Amino acid sequence: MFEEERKRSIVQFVERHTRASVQELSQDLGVSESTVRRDLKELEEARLLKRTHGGAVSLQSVNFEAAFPDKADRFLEEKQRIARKAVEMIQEGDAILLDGGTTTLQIARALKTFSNLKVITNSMIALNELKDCRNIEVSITGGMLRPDTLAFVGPMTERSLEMVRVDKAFLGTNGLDMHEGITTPNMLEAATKRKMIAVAKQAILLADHSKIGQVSFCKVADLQEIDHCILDTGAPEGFIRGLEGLDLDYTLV
Amino acid sequence: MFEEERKRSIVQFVERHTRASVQELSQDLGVSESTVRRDLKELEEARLLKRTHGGAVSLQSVNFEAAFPDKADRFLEEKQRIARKAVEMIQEGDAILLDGGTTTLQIARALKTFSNLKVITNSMIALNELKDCRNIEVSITGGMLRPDTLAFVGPMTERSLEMVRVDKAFLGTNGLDMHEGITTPNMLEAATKRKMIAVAKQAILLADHSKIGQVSFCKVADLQEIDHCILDTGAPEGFIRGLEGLDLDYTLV
DNA sequence: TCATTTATGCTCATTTATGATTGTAACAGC
DNA sequence: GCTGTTACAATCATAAATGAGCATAAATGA
Repeated sequence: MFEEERKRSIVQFVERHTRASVQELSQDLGVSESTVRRDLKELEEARLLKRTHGGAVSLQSVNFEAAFPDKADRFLEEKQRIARKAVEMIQEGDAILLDGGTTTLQIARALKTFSNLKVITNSMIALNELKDCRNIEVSITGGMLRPDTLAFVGPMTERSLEMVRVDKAFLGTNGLDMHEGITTPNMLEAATKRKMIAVAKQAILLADHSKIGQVSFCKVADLQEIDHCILDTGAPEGFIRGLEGLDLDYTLV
Repeated sequence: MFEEERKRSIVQFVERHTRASVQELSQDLGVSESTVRRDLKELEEARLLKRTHGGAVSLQSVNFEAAFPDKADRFLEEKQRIARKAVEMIQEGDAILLDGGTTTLQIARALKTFSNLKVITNSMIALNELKDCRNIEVSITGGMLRPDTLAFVGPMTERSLEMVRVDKAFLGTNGLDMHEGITTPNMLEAATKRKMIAVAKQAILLADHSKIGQVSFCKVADLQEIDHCILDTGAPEGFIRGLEGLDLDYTLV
């Protein structure tokens, strides 16, 4: 690739993503960081972008961030611990499925360190988080957008899921009960989660302790259908004993 | 081969491939690298291409999407006029399909006034624009994310599109030529566009005048397959006459 | 036919692009 | 505010690309 082409690519990348890090560009273009810095310097002089520490940003920053206020997120600490554990279970080269929700979002954030990964998600927020990672092949399920969760659901989602098989599916939930199993308030979302469990070799459920004992409108699946559970240490004793009674694999973090 | 012929070949080669290395040209034309360099120097002086270390690149390379950062702004006026016209064609209650690209993005921005609309798109940017409109039912096609255009393409996209039938599909393009038809630089994207044309009762092509006469790598469709064209008034006379010759419906704005 | 011009190829000194290294500056977490 | 980490600019080394000069061969014209 010629210098000229490379510079165009950089500008293009910055325009499309509104930002780019030196590392990212270096890896992406297969040149050293020195070269990227030199290019950025010249491109800034040509007023084609604006440099910042660590990279560059577009001049006409059309920042489209999926506003998801972290502060409003209750039990963030627990969710991050759960997500970290979940990431440990992922191996280089895996194909994984990410459900919507704030817990799985924490996983998406932690995936950037992988260099070879296929990720499929129905969450617009997870997607937004992953869209800049060139080393991750990001796919999305089709479907109707649920504006309140910013996840895609519906028949198109299910049909899309039928096309794939993944190594691990990471699922969130609204309710988790020993007798009623996994439940969510929305019919379509429940169907989507069911399909996710079906297409994954391993279905991994993530839930902070606030979900335990809750029962919501729509049943997704029984606990037995799940291959592994990641819970935080706030989970009630009785529930843990119940899991052991079901012989269900679980991790506490 | 005469010098003149050779120079023309070089320009042609560069135009076609958007780039060429000195080595490549030397071997291809059976002349020494010195000669190629001499030619390139003169061709650059004649402003027929741009030299770079190791070779040369095309001045207005179609295959480099958004080669210049201000491309998004470049024909913004025209694009907005085109989009306004497109929106006029939409009726309350319609199901519409929005392709990726900056022109269709302008449509998305203008859709917020409708109160009953189904929109399907494969563009993450259009999606982002529409996600807050509660009165519009927004769906997305599944598929792999193309990081540089932020559009979804691939088999999952096509499969998703097979599930729907829409009243109108609004398509952008990179190249629009009387003989070569509609062309784009990416194979997968071309396939997606083709499918879009197939599932729409009415396929409407949007193109500002900079696209006319351009031919890109992958053919999407012939002009005859389109039901309506919206162009800006900068479109060349000859092209317009050509459209009339094909009996193709068009609007100039 | 022979002298002259022109195009081309070859050689080599020079320039350019690039990556690595290193000391310094900026940032982030505590 | 302190400290460790990360990013930075400056510098150097190297390999590739370049252009100038010269040699050769073909084309041109007297």
